[in-house]
Amino acid sequence: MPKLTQEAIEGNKEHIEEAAKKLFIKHGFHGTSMRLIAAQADVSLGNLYNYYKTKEDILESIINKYELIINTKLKEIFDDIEEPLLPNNLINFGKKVQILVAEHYEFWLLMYIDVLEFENRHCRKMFENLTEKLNKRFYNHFTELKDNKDINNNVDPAIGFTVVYLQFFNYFLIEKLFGGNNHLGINDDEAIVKISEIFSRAIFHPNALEKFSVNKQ
Amino acid sequence: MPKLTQEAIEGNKEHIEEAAKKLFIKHGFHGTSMRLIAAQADVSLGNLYNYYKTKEDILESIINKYELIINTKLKEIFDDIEEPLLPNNLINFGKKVQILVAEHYEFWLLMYIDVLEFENRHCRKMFENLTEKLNKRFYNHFTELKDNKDINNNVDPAIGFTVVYLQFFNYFLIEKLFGGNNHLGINDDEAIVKISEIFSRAIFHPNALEKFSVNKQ
DNA sequence: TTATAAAAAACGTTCGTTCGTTTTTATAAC
DNA sequence: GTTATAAAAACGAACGAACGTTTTTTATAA
Repeated sequence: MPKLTQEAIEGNKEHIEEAAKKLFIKHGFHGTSMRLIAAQADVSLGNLYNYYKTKEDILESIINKYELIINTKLKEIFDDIEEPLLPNNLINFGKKVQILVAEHYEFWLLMYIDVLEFENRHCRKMFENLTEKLNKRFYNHFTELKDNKDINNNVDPAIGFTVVYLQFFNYFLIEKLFGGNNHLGINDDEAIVKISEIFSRAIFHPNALEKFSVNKQ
Repeated sequence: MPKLTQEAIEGNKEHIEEAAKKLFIKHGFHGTSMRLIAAQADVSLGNLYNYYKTKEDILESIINKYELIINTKLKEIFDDIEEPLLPNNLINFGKKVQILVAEHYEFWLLMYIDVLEFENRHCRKMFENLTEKLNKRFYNHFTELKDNKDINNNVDPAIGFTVVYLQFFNYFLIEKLFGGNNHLGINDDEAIVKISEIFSRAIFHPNALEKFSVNKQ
């Protein structure tokens, strides 16, 4: 048989990893056997080792690729919103986090595997210097708000945005993976609005809030 | 050999579960073998089955006991603070969450195991109707604030407190388990203050904030 | 002596991985 | 246009080790 093209190899790996991912997030790393992966991917047990040296290699490849996807999605979200702190944009941002978590909650399950089995070795860079990174991305937005004295005393917009960013993720992860079941006592859409309102009040000076008020929408 | 007293049995189980917990949070459920647990607890493999029917029974017992501990600790924290939303009390509350996570981060690792392997069956009740529960506990405090018109328009104090409560936990879990490494760009003590300030601004009317201002401390 | 705890041995499975074999197919030879 | 070749891919039996659990044996103390 002639050598497979690089694309064919990638395609086959994609197929295997799709199957393995399903099993890993259902049974954990050690709870998933190579035989199960092979069966789920409709591939022979031995052939798996033509593509991966070890079982851990499969998990690593899955996590690395998924991290790329998530980072791309996050970049897309951030590219779409130039001034995320504005109240209406905050709501839109929340909705996008909602969609991201709904479509890719599996990534966070993989992250919990990573936390449990590898001390979050693969995913920890997502949290390092988070505020600094967000500050760089929205530097113009944040400094403009500060220069205009729109921001409350003692509140750093970069920290404020990091906090609301993490809050949205945390909210939807609790709902999706931890059995929250409308844990705030309101539905998701209302929760997005409520959380946005809370942080708008937190970040903006009352006068600025007037300026950005909802009827501007 | 005479029958063990109930206390002796409980003591032995405590000893075994202490060992098993260490291993579960390090290698996950399926990554931990009964032989390893026996060795770690300095007990024979067969003897484990005099105390537990299955391996899963050990995990269940650990989680159930730990959940009791955490709920007790949370109750203690809430018993200590009658008016948690007041800015200074919010900081104190943050410090207590900091200590709780530092001393019992293992519980959240067990929760991630529960999420991955059992759909959070054991721990999900911690998140159900969270706002409602907090609202009941601090009903007097919240209604007093509302009656005094200390609260910002559209902000529900129960939801606000739930959000800051989750925010503190999320912050310290990211730091402890996810490799955050001062992810807000400031140290833990500063983070507590910053998060408290953010939520004080969010929840309280500016006039009320004056009333509760820091020089009251 | 006797009931029971603890230890040890054994059971049948399943694990991750290896490896010899078979199947496949682009290409060279006719 | 058919066939032979050869390299690569896919397969699946087999390996030794380890798994969770059961059964048997030994030690202990009233």
